[in-house]
Amino acid sequence: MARTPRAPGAAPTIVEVAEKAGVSIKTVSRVLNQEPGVHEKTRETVLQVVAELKYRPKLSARSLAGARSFLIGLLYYDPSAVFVGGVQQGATLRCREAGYHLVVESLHNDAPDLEQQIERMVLALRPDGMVLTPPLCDNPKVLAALRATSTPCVLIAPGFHPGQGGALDLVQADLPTVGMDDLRAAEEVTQLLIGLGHRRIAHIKGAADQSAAGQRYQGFLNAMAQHHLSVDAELVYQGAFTYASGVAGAEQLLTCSVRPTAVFAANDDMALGVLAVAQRLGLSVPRDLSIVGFDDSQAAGLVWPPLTTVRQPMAGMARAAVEMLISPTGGPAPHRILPHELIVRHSTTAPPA
Amino acid sequence: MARTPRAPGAAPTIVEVAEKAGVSIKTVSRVLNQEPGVHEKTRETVLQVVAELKYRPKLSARSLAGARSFLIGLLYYDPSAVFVGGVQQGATLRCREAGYHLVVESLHNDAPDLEQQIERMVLALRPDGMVLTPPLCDNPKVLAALRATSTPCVLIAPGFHPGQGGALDLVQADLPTVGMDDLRAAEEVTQLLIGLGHRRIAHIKGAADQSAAGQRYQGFLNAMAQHHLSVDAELVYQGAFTYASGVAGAEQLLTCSVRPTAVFAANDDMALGVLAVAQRLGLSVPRDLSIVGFDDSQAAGLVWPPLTTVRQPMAGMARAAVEMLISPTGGPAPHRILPHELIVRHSTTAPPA
DNA sequence: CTGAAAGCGCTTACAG
DNA sequence: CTGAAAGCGCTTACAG
Repeated sequence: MARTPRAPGAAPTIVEVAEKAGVSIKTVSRVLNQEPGVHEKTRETVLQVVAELKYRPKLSARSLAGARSFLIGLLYYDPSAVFVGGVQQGATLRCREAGYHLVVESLHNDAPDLEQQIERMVLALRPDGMVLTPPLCDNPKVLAALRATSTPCVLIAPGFHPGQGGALDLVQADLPTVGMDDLRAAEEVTQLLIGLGHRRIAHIKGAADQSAAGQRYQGFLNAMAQHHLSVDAELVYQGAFTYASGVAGAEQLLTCSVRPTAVFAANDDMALGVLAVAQRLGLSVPRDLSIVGFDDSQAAGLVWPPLTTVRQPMAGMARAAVEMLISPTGGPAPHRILPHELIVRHSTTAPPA
Repeated sequence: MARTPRAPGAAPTIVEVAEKAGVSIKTVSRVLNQEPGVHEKTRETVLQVVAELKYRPKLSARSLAGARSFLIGLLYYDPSAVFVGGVQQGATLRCREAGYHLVVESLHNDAPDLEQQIERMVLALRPDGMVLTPPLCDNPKVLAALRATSTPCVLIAPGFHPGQGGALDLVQADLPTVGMDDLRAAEEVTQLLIGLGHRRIAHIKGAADQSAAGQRYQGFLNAMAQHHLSVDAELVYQGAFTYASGVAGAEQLLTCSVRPTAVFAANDDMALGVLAVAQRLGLSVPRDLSIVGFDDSQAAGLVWPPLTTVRQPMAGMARAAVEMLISPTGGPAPHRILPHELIVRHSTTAPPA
């Protein structure tokens, strides 16, 4: 007499696979986990039964018995953030390939019980790793809470870079990161404008407390210096990465004594603000004013004229981050820089004669 | 002699809590699960030890032993879709409140192995429910695969409504849904234009295979009919919910014999296309042409002029969907309609005299 | 190359 | 109101 058959509708277990294949459950486990030391023929038999039964090991059982949960956590703050979509796309794809799953949590960067929220999530889920996006990856509270539970983390595009000094170094120091070369990209963007013939180029800086803003500004300065172009102080505006700050910046920059012929905003949201003000002032973009942004947000391609900008490799960064968590390399925390892409659209042209 | 203490860094278990509180693990379990029949004093003691130890039950153990996994799955297709952000926001918040967690999976609507991907996810995770967003919630393959595993589902803003007939009825029939009143909202939007004095109003329809498109068109027709306004056939364009189709529609509508004074596009992406064409043609929006969209996408507020549109209660819909999965009501599948919001911005005004 | 036993940390079904 | 036992479905650590 066979063992008690499972209830109709219930999924098969490893025991059922083992019985049908005529092996022990340990052997089934070996095959499924690709452990060495299984006879080829045995392996095939098991695999065939697995396919027949459509057997998939139950995550909760694997997780409880073993050392891995096959869960990766993704923490983010601003749901409208440009890159959450891309990051999630890359992360879920890599997870799926590796048999992992992505658990997302939307956190408020200023929540008073932020640490507790993270603690709960980690203790309940025991994820094998966490992917952090800005601004959470620059939040000392978040990093400290994660460190306390000794959960492996990877920071995506952190605003601060390790070794830069400051309080964050304490919690961020030895964490792996994935990012892009903001400085280089900003240089390229500026060179594009210079190449088109622009000399009087304005810059709207990003939030002062994020190093990406500083890097982009520095890239702008570098390119200008390389071409022996002066950067008039009245042509630099301190923005905040928001649409509103782009509007405010444009209102000041476009009404100053000698109007710039081009504006490089440190991100697309601010560039859209510039575009709005230019249109309100009756300026034709790009004929009277060239505008470039940074991020390649969805809106950047949906406005008229579509924005010249820089595409951050968001899906790629997320993929790399998940990879680091799934297959840690050992040794010092890696810091990967992924290539970016200049997206030249219609918001840039030669300056008016 | 006390029991073997746990390794340093290891999280406490229910056994440790039980010992410290001087009760059995079953009692701790009762307290944690808010089961009735625990002496108030006992409950307090347990709760205090739980707090002291920062104990959180491990999900994999609960899931393996019990009937629930405390996992809700969110399936979506287009990562750039307007509402994924809002939906995820609402879903993660409601999950957190209830001690659940959200696992997301980005699926390709046309993937050949779509069913297998879903099967794997479900068998591995055993989520207590799935939240489906368009267009996946209108994909018969997706619904059939989920039905085969008897996973509870809630459809968010399905393009097709149950009982409408067609092949989808077979798989969608008894599934709960959360949505908004597209017809009503479209009526309101059209009435807004009529109220401003517009008579010659064009409409760009959404993708023909999504009922939301049909509903919005019908709402447009209703409002026009109520005010005894004719709808010229050359003022209706069959779009596809894409920016490109908005551009194509505008190119036709804005160059026809007698130009409309207003365009109602069935979503924001298309409305942005209309705006782009209008600006290219040298039309001033809204002075020469009023434009309204639908969705309140992020870009809608970031262009100039910012778009008048309809805000779908996306976070609210997701919250309600999760709620339905966590606390099913029994009885027939509920169909909830959530209130929308008219967002009047600067892309609409009275028609030119 | 293969397997029997123990155990992960909870909940379920009983019993008192 | 409370608890002892069994068991969920896997992996780990051994043994052969």
